[in-house]
Amino acid sequence: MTDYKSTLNLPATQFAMRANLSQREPEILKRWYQENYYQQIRQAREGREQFILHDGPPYANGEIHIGHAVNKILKDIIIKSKTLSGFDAPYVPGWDCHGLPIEHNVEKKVGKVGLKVDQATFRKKCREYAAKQVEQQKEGFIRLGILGDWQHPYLTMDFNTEANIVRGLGKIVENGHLVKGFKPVYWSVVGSSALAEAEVEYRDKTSFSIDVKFALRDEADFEKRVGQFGGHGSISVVIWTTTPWTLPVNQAVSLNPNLEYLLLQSGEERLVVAEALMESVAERCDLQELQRLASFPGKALEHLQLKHPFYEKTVPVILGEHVTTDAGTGCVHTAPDHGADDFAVGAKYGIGTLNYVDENGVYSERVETFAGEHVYKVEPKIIALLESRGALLHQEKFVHSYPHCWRTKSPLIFRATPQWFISMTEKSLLAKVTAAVDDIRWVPTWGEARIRSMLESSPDWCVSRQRTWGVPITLFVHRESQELHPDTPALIEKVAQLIEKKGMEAWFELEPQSVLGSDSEHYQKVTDTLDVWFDSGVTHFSVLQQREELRCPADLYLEGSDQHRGWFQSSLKTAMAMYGNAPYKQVLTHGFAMDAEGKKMSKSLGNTVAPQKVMNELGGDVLRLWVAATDFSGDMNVSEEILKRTADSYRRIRNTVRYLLSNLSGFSPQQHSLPFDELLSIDQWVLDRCARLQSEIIAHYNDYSFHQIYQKIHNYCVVDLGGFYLDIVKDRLYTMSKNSRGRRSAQTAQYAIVEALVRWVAPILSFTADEAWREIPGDRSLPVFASEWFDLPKLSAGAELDDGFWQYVAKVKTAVNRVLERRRGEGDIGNSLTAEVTLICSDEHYSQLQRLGDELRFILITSKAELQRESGNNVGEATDIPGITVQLVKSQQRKCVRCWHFREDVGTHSEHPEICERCVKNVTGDGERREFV
RNA sequence: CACUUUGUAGCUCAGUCGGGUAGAGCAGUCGAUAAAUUAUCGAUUAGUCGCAGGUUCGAUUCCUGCCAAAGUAGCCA
Repeated sequence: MTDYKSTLNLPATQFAMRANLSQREPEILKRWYQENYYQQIRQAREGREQFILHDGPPYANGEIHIGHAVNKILKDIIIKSKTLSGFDAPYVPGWDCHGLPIEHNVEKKVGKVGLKVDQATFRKKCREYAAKQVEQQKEGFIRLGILGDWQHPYLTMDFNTEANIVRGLGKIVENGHLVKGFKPVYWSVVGSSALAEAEVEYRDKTSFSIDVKFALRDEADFEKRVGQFGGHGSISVVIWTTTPWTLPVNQAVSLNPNLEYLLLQSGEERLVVAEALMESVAERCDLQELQRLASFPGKALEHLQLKHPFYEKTVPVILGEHVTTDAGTGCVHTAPDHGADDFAVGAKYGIGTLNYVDENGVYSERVETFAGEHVYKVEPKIIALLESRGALLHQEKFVHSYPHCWRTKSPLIFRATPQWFISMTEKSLLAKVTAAVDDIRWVPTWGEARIRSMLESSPDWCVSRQRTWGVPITLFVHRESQELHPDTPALIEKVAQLIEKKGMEAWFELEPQSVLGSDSEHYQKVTDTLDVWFDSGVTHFSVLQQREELRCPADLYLEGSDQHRGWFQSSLKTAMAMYGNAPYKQVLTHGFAMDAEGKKMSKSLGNTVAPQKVMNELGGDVLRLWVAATDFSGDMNVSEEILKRTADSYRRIRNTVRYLLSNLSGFSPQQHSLPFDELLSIDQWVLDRCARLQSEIIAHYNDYSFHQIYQKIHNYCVVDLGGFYLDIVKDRLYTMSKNSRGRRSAQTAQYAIVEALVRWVAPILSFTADEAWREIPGDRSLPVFASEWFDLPKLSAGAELDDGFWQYVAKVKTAVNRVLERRRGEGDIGNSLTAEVTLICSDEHYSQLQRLGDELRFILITSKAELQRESGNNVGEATDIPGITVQLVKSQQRKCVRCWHFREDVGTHSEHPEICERCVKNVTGDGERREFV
């Protein structure tokens, strides 16, 4: 018996079936960086149209988590796909390095600034800490397969970035958007510092709840306003407060202009409260037998003079829309020093702040009676004083949620302090920003509504912080007038140049006379630092405009949907303030990673998925595939099961690539490729199908629907290739002689398919694509990532056997498979080659199927397949295609040991008694001929 | 509590701009194969389209309410 197996062309490849990604990927990465892939790509795209995706800087603190991974992988997919589309798409990663969380962590190590360490040392430690965090995160990102300029990332703490942040501020000052103002901000009396919003958490607090009477100064004036009324006793406006300590700072009582108010007789006195709240006030204060004496709108009392409950001073009634009927009395005690609404409404009436409470929460000397008292301890005394003055209507304890310092857990106060603001109104910045939203493409579209609603309620942006680790606000203000130095722009540039050399420490060390000369005695250095959101917000200037390979506006900003409030907004506002243009053309947002039930991940629930763990167990490409496969416009669910399914899909795609490669062993595209016209019909079709799919995939890359790409590629591998084309063509590849037209035709097709497929997959399965790339025959001196989409031939419009025909054939195959399966279940046949089928067809089907000549059996993978026209006495088993029935018999022929088909011609050739005629030709002669399949 | 987004088979996604028994792949199940072999091929089970109402001849698709999850803001005198 001859060993015919050696005459077959069985698949062979170096490309391993088992990915073993967790080990292989780090090796692949080594090559990327040894061979400078990023630089190679830049070179390959030099001079091409740019696509600029600007990296939103992650905060330099902590290990990377799944959210980081999602964000960076999406960016990487976009960068790589744009590159495949021919764009020059550089990726400069960045980090946000200043700010509070770093201060906290450093403080834990070295102690408090001013107590254990001086400011300069503290900042140095912060810088070192941030640098370490950057290195750690960088390593994590690189491991994810993100390609970028990791040797030259941007850090907001780079000296030149710091200098340009300062210059950015200078631009904004120059354009008149920066204003100095007072504003009540969250203030920690324990930390004696302002707090950023992010440092505030809400906790329950028990407060005093008191109702306080403000007596009328002039009853006659009141009567003029509200008309005649009766009753007897003193007349007071009643306010309700939960912060008695703010009463010494009271400067007004606010009423809603449009609410109805009542004058009520209550026992021996008369009280003013809002009509809508009368009952709740009566109940709380246990007021009996109230009588309505008069009714009037709030606006009637504007400027009415009231007596302060315990000071000899007069406070006015003022009007504000912030007064509601949710709670209280409808009359609001107003202390502009200690409430945002109070501050705003006070400003309207020219009522400023008093600054009675110092940074430690202690009343200043100017405060009568309570000077030197701490606001947290003074309340019982105030209440006692009110009581003795007869001004207290009611008191009780009250539990409500209240802002606390996240670190010390102590309750915060609002305290008006001088701060720097980027004004939304001074130079109509908000209007300009809102208008700019129109010209930006928001993906998904609801992002636009989101940013709009954020902008609508956008107050002036407080950019100053009383912090240590932040870019300084490099301004000089006049000691008396508080005005900015007239040469501010020039001074800022001078300072920026110093910062460029020595970092922001240059400002803190600066002796004013060195830049101001003799002016210095009149001017004061501002020591506040900038809100970190300013640092990152201004990167369109400090990074995009500075780096040669980038430009502003960027084509795309891409961050999680929380950044509508954050970076998207801060970038837009600063760019508009600086040069009146938006910093980006498109904004893409993604949802957050959630667990299998769509719940937030938290350590306490134990439902977190650590990217590091996924890397080690399943590999980076599986994580990347999960990101690509998930619709990122909503929440993105991850769990063990989901990742396991993803790994299954990964394997299928990998195996398809591997099989295609294995069929190309010994194939040289230059020498062996056939022109498209000479390919067998099914090979032409599969390429055509591939080309059409490729256009769909490119379109999906362009509109960022990666999950569709995943679905389509996977489906293509499973359905078109595995379940149809590759299964059918296997016979031809294996059994026909090496250099036959039939085999070269299949190889030509499959070669083009891998070329295309590996590129499709490269932005997503980057490691695998890179690994496969070097197994494809041909020149691979450039990385896949530097290549462009593979050019695929298409069937001409009037092609004989078009896509419709082949889809029809696939349907027939499925119908016949069902019959085969049924009969196999009955034990009549084994595999499909043990069967011989006759399709009994209507005229229509007959004329369709006879176009394949006697090659139909290779489609059906049966040993014999014949067509017969329908006639009355000639029917087979029904199929689900009307007009086709099947007669199926188990073949009685001998099995060809070479091709496994059962053929009557096995043994006709005396020298090869075990094989069929076709195989004899393929082994000894010039081979069989195929046209279609 | 408000606003926004999401809710289709165990998983990932289609789809329905009102109409005919709701689609695909994976997973599961059964079978084939041992020439993609910890692969591959075939067949096949599976969904009251979040819940409840309404409009309509007819709704998963339109409207309203509710529930769940997420994001953001606020929780103030």
